[in-house]
Amino acid sequence: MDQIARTPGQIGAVVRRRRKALDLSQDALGEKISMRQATISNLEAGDRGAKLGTLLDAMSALGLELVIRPRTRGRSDEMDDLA
Amino acid sequence: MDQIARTPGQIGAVVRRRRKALDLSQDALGEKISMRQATISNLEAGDRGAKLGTLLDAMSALGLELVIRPRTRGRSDEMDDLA
DNA sequence: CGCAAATATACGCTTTAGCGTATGGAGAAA
DNA sequence: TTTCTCCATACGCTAAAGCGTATATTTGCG
Repeated sequence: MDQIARTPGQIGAVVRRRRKALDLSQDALGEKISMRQATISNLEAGDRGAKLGTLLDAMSALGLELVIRPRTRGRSDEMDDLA
Repeated sequence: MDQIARTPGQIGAVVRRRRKALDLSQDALGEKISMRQATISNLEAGDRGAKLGTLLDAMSALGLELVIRPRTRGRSDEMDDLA
């Protein structure tokens, strides 16, 4: 389901879960996006320094998409500032 | 609303829109997260090489959160592999 | 138009991701 | 135990983000 991720660690965890669900090894995923197994490992480990491109490539290969939304959810009377 | 972002450019655009909605300058946002105005500029420009940490810090300061979900939406006959 | 604020860009520097390559360790199956 | 797959980690290297600082350039307002 939808996974909220506020930290690199959470992002890495989502990527890893998805990869496993697709039954792919880090090596196999790496090959899909022309990156080293070590790079995938690093991304899944939640490195703050990982590059945006790395994440997006991995997500794309895993059939994931990224959604950005205001942090306030559920209550509707506080979404006041997004023009 | 929820913004799907599949490219660094789209991510940067969302960040920029939100920042403007909050009436912040790149400089002001940069100060909040201890980063240079130029770094914010780069992030908003959609640099694939921007770091995950940079994005997350900016999003946090802007009251944004990131959601990761399977790419397939709407159609139900292809959500086969997410255990 | 003229000016000020905001944003893009530049230079030299430091730090580090990702590269190729290689290995060590954990876990599973024979 | 041996073997095999998978993942974490290591070393030297290259490319580039982000830094401080500074300056173009663009944008908006009077």
